[in-house]
Amino acid sequence: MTDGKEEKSGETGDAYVIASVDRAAQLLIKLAEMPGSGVTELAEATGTTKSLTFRLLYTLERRGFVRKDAERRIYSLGYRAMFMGDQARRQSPLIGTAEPVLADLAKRTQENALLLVRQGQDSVCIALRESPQPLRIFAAVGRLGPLHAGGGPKVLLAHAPTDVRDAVLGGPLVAYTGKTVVSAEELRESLERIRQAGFALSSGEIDPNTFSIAAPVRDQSGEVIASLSVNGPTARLDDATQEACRDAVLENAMTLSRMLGWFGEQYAVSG
Amino acid sequence: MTDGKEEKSGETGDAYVIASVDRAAQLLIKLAEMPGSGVTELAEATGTTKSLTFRLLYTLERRGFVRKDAERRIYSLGYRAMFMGDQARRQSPLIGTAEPVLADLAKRTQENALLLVRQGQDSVCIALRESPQPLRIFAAVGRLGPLHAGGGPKVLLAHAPTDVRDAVLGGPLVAYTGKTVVSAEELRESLERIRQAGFALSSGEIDPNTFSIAAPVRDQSGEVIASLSVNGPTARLDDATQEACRDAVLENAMTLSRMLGWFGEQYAVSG
DNA sequence: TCCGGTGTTTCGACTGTTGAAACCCTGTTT
DNA sequence: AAACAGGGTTTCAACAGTCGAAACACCGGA
Repeated sequence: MTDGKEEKSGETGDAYVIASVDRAAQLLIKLAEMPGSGVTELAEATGTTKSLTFRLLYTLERRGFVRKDAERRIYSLGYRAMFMGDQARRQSPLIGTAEPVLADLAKRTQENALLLVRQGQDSVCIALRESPQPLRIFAAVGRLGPLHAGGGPKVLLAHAPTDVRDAVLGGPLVAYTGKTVVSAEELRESLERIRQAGFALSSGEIDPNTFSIAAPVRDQSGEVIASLSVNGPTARLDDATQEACRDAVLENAMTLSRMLGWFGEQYAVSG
Repeated sequence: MTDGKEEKSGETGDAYVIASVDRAAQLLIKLAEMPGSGVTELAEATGTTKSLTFRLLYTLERRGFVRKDAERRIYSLGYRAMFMGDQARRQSPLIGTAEPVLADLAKRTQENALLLVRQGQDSVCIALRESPQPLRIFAAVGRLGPLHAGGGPKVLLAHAPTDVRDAVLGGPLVAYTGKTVVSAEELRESLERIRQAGFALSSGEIDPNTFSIAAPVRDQSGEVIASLSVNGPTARLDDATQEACRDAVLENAMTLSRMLGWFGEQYAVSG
């Protein structure tokens, strides 16, 4: 998970954040990216001192979150991290049920199928089935992205709580390409259209040669908890494909929502 | 580090531990145990205050380690915990390769097959295949246990670095049953025999009606990194079974060590 | 409307945390 | 052999950050 943003290093920003804990979290994230590092290396990577890194690692090791190699010079994630991951997966009904849906979607469309959720003001890919074709968009589970550009992200933003939407629309809208919508007003209208239509089609907003078609996934309460999408190279996006992808995404998103206990109408408008 | 299990609430014990980080780690562990809890409940469970728990959760949520329910009253593990788990698993060659070995061992012996590693002064089960029989010992991945009692744990202790062995032998040896070895001298001799024999048989040391047969697993450097064991009810432990289990454990432990790149002799004595 | 319970916020005292620098150890170079 | 280089570990005292207590806000039920 090469990151997309998260660093924001020391920036506490919001109150209530306990700096030491935040640093420990960052260290854990860095360690996941670069296993087999030593104290010095990790200290440099996180921009802190050796002593602090050493003490953080020491603390985390005692709880089993990190593991010291026998040679005692190298760290990697520990077994506790592993169990936590298992527990987290078991605690989330979403991922388990989504797996077959993603598989079907990827098979039908021959493109990458992704499941995205919102995490604060970012989107994050929590499950993924890659296209069987050799030319495909690189995607990775755990990768963070924006909320204001791309089909999947925009579906999430369209159905996010108003305070989140306002925060994103109020903040700076990064232009990844010439086609990225950077006007708050224009974006707001786009989100409204997405809510009306029940799906989003975005082309070249994040990468000039990439498209994405996405639809919302709802839980039993009707809340939009994820977006299901396909993405691929625009070169393959002729009219027939577009239609086929749209139908496949809509149907699979509906199937997934049904599995999660939602019994509402297909194009219900919310948020 | 007198503690035996993870809880030990606030007890920092050793220097170098950063208390806030340690508390965050404990909170995460508790949250994994009882997902869907609120601030107050978690505060009580971890023996801290509401304010602290709230701030810890707030910090961890910002990094995606925990997730707040939409209703904003309930917490569970977040997606970051999930990816960390995946990464941790990928970073450990042990678990992946052990899976088929455990399956074969469970099938051959018809008993629980376990893979244990040492974590500080505890043993922890990192993978497991349950017995197909209805009467079987309860076991769970992630569960911590002692090092001085039981077959798997004693194999780990027998091959642990001397400082660990001395610390455990020097500390209090909890008597789980009348058969638990609580004399340091006796235990030291037992460990020596285990190293000589290349396997451990323990009966009724942790639970009066449970036996366990275990053998060491080595990596390419020849270091003992885990113990492979079967456990079951003593009622099923007749002479024939014992022999069959011992052979199965030894052979499978050898197979696993080979898979991990070890090319030494079977009964090599180390540590 | 009041009540019991939860989650959130404020506040100042004080303690735990921090960076710097010294120290130690192991492997490599001279 | 001795000096060196590069990591990991330990110490220390200052002070920033954390903590508990208590007040506040919010919600649903009686």
